[in-house]
Amino acid sequence: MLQNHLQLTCKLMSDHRQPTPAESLIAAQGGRITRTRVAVLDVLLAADQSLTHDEIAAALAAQGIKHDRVTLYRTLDWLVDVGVAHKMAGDDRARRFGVAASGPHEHAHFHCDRCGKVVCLEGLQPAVAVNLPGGYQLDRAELVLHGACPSCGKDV
Amino acid sequence: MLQNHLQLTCKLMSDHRQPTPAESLIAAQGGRITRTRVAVLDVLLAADQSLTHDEIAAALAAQGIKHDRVTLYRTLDWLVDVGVAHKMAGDDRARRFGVAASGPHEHAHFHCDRCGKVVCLEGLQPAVAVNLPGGYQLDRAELVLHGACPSCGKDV
DNA sequence: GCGCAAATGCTACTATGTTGCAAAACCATC
DNA sequence: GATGGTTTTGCAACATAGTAGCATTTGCGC
Repeated sequence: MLQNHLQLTCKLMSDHRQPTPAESLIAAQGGRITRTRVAVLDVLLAADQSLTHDEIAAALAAQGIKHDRVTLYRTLDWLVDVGVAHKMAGDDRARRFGVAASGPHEHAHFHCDRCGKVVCLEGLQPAVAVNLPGGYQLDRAELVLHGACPSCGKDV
Repeated sequence: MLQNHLQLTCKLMSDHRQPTPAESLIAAQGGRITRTRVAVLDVLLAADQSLTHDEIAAALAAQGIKHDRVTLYRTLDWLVDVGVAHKMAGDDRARRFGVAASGPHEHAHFHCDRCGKVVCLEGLQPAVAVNLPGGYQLDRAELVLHGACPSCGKDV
């Protein structure tokens, strides 16, 4: 993986350009630098909220990047697998994706019930050292806050 | 709604039988007492975990109750609308339904990552009086704990 | 029982996600 | 730069979850 990184750096230097954050992230996971992966990661990194598969596809299309629906699904799954992105189920049946925070992705999400947006609240760690009934083994906790986001709340 | 309840009681007395909890619950919401609603509610009341649409359909079929897939969807939606049941999105794309706890349904769920079961943890209220960024209006909090349930955890 | 509104059942449709396989792209090596 | 093996992509077909419209049935107030 370090080797990959070095080789990427090498290749890029011969191209006379710097690796983008997205490219570095992908190389660090031992994955190949492909058009789709870089573009998807760029979109996710630029977004301040979780995006559905559909929204990402629209963003790619807007950039003129040709891609297949299936490829996007597989790219997103790969990003989740290697831990770069995280996947979460919303109230609608569409899954949403976002770049994972550093460390174990135990952070809270805020779901706006009016516009449907989902944003990550990084500095918000739920204190779940609660009284879990006997026998249950806790791996991780997921906290979803529902309400109105700033842009929706001000219109009320 | 009180009138509804009285009329139901009246009707049932003439039938020489008591209203079941499910029938009372439905009547209390001003809804008609139908085969499907009573059966669905019975299933939900008897279950100690959230059920998918599919599982409920199987339970109804096991009781020999004929029903349409669409009817079940609409029945479940109605139960959620009137506040008797609650709906939650799992990691798979299937929604799960359960009877709502008394009071505002602010209770935690436990999701077993091995068998996929979802159980309600009634006495578990997350302390979410946390530092929400400015502008956000909090309506309700949803806490989902992930890990292994007693029956899965003991096999490890 | 009678009539009306609510609920059901049917068909068809949309949206989301998956599988298998051949073609193309990536990149390590020469 | 060309080459070759492996990964990734694109395509087509399929699978699952949920929705819409409308005619028929059913609960229930009278």
